[in-house]
Amino acid sequence: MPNLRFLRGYNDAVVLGLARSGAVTRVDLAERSGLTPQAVSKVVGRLIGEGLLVESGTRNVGVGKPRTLLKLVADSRLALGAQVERDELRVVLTDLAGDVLDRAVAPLPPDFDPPTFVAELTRLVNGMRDDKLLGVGLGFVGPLDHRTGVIHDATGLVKWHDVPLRELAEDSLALPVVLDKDTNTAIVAEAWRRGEQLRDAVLVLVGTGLGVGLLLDGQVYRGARTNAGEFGHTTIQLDGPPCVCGRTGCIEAVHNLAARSGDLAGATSIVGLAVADLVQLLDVDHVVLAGRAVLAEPEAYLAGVRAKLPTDDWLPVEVEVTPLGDDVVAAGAAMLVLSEFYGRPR
Amino acid sequence: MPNLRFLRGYNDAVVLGLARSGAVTRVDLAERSGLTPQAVSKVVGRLIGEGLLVESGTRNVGVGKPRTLLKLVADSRLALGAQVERDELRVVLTDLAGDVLDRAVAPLPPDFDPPTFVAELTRLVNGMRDDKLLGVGLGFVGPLDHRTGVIHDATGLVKWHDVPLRELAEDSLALPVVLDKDTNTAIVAEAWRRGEQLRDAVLVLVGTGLGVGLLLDGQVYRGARTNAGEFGHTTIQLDGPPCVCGRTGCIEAVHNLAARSGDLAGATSIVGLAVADLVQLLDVDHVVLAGRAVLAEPEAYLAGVRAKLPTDDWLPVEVEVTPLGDDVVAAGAAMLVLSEFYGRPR
DNA sequence: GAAATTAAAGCAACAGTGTTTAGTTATGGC
DNA sequence: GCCATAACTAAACACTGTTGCTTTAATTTC
Repeated sequence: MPNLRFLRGYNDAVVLGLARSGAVTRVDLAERSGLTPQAVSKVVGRLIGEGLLVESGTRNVGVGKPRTLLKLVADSRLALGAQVERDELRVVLTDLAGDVLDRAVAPLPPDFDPPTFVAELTRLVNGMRDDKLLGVGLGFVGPLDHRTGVIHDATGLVKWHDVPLRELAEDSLALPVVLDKDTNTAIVAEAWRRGEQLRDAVLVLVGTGLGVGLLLDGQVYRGARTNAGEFGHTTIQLDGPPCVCGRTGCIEAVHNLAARSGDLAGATSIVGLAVADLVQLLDVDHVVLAGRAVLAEPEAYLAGVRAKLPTDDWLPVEVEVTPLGDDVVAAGAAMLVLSEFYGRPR
Repeated sequence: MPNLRFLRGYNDAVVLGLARSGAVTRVDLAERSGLTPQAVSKVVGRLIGEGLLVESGTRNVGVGKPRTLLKLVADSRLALGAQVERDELRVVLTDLAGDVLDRAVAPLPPDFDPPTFVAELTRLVNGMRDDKLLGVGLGFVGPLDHRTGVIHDATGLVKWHDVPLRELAEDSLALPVVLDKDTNTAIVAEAWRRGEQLRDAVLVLVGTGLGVGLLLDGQVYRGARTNAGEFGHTTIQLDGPPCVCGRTGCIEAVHNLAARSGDLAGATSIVGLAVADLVQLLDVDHVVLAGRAVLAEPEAYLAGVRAKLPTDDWLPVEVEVTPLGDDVVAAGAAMLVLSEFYGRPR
């Protein structure tokens, strides 16, 4: 696969990624990308030609010709992303910068089947069509196969076994479609928006279940079969309370038991302990919290997690609640589309 | 960084990696690498020129000109690797195929200091010098920094704080030196030897401590600060037995308690449970067991782990004990050197 | 057993990457 | 107003993998 086209795509993506984090100059880009100034000029020329960047004034840094500022043309490309939950479908429109421009939410009937879902998705998408649209991303509950776009056996949805959802959606929408686990699209959202700052991070999604999205060495890690991130069923209490999964003492079971009995401190403390273990295992330096439970009590979860993290000053870990709120999963699905077109090729 | 040199290095490494797994033909290489036959011819030509490959006969596959077999010249390049433990230094010589050609073991005095260690290392290395030697790899207990080559604060070694070991060793040995955590060198050994077969794997090292080496998407994952793989201090039993780390109910504490009281089944079952959780979290399809405890009772640990793994037939996980035995860490350190020269650039 | 067919591998010309070299342009300082 | 400085770029370049065609060596066919 690695050939000249790959190389160009890669460097274009590097430069575009740096430009995404704000106004930059060619000199900045050269320093931060490791490319020579001449190479940067060529890449920038290409990107300007495609309408992805524009020159926007100059910045003076002492004697000599001032540096030309470059700005991302955020609205030059758009993407749609959808989050699919048991009872609700959320569709979000984002621009190239990863900012949410529009959203639509619709209820889904109990135990909806694939045709019903595709029809509803098509309805919402048609309400947000745009010439600049690159495609549609879908953030679904797993297990599913990201590469083939097949839902394997969605947890909690009885009518979803081995459904080739990407194909079905592409046929109905006449747009490129990508499918991924909700936790993965959520971490994509954070990674796309924060760029180079975020290389090793976990996104913890606390809802009815407990999943994580993993960003490792700057890449979303999906595992051998798109099944990575099943965090909720890690044992944290030998002989603990029974879990829906059939085992006992899973993080999810212990957490939900505390949460349902109104013990918020206990619930956040369990999540904190589990996240601290995860941070220790993976040595990530960023933790992002998301999901309905977290957004209902953001301060409590933040405190619960921070309290348990190691305090070594050479291993600082930054913890935050996702700034995208309820939109993370859907917005991340849209950014997954953007990254297919303008992210680093793999 | 990505430029033409990178591209060449990458494709050379891909081809060399495929050739490492046995005799191949140019046609095989083209199919399995995705490169065009012409590109493969050029790459193979380069590698033959460097003495890394040789043609070795032909294989007939029907009509037409027979395919030319290509073989790795395993002994064209060599590397040394060392494993450093509290009481012992082990140095191993490996060839390009990752096979162990020679080894030397020497005791280390209690609480040895860096100069003592470097002197002993130099003595053993000098006994195994060779013109084809590319460098020396060191597998050490963490925490340490792989990139700078500095031992941060080796667990159990009181005289090792912020020691620039790579520099010290390079000065003394006059050879390139790389430093990494023992768990990381161990997984490098498995990855180098099994090539493309192994993309997502964990190596579990069970000794006095319990660490894991992570191979994710075909790359060794070290974390933001070379500290990934601290698996032993994951909580598995809320309010469990106290651990040396100051917390309670760590996998390591529970395991060691069982092991010391002679409860082998209990010990292996805890490791099995913990590994199953890890497999679920990371969706790896290979688990390799290693370390003194495992090698003392290989069948028991294999059974203990296999018993706890999920049985879904679409998520098969292969479990095995490392075929390299006590040499894994040292041999992996040597292969880390090989991969610096002939592995995929990052 | 000679000619035709098939498939591997190599040669030569090529398109396109980032790099090197040598300018050109725009600013601040004197 | 001139000069030094720094940003930027045009042209030539080295080297990548690709394309199109030829050579080589085997099997198949008549």
